[in-house]
Amino acid sequence: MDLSAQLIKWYQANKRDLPWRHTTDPYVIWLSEIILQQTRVEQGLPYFNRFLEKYPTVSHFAAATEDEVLNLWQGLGYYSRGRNMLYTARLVQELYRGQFPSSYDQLISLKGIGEYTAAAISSFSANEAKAVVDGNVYRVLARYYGIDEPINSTGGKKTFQSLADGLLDKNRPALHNQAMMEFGAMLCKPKNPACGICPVHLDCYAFKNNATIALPVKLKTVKIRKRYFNYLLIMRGDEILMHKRGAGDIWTNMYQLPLIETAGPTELHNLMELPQMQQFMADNVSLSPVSQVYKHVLTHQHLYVSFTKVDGKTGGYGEGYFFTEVKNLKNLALPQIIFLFLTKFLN
DNA sequence: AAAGCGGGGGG
DNA sequence: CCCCCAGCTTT
Repeated sequence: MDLSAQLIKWYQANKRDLPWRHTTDPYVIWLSEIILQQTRVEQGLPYFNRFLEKYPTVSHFAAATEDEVLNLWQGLGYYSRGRNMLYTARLVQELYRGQFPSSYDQLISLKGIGEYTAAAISSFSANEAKAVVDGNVYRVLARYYGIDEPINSTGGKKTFQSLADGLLDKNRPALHNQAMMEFGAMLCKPKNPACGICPVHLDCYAFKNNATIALPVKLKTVKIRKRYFNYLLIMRGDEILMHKRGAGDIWTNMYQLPLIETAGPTELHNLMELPQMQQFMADNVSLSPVSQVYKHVLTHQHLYVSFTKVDGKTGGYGEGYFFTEVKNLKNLALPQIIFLFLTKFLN
């Protein structure tokens, strides 16, 4: 039995029962695949259920607003996925009259769908013979065949895709792809892989050479930038001043409190002296810290975030600023750090 | 080819 | 603390 057949056999006996495995509707598969990009199944599952309930078809999705989609996406991260989904849903509604495509060539041209996702949707929904290569597949193949070429190098990606293509069971591509990924996720895990119960460990390079820890190889680069976010809490009765972020930075088009970003940590008395404060402060000012400094960790940035209560002006805050009732906050897409603070502070 | 983009979980 | 997660887009 070749590797594919062995893993399929393992999969059929050990697979998890996941909702998107009960459908061949390319729209539903698409929904699940985008949500699961760089996201664990357990984390994405509740979002999948909520999105499917609210948008049962791509036509429903296409009719949504960006605020609505981002609000539903809140907390999941990589928010461009949500914005791209709306763009794609509207395109599919127009171009394909609401019939979500299932062929690799059509899928790969859509925004938010790359090689992995096009292969996944086309194989799962139409049994097209395209091999998926995700983080799980990289790991399984690197270990089994002992490949130390970096998985995130250009050459490495080609090497692993070619290998996966050759391995694909063309008679049952959907089953093959599911098996490869499930095996990587459940058994051939990044840390502490379960080699003891692995059906293919006797043929596995990494097992035989005690190299599971060293494989796969990944070039690491990530440089982390420190940023200092001083958020202002400005209330007017039961209303709160909010600001809609623009493009070109994190959290595109999401809602936050008025923000003054500084080059370093800023004490209260220094914050008061900043020229940007004139945009927000009343004449008789009073500032009071209402939180400690939170460290909010993103992949490429560490945010040091503080919240300060300010007696605001009566108006004239500028473009993008608006007062909204506190009870309306649940309808705004908030970055997690803002959501957590407001939830804590307002209750 | 490299950088940018969230948030959470596990060791 | 580190790494990884059903990756993609932009530069």
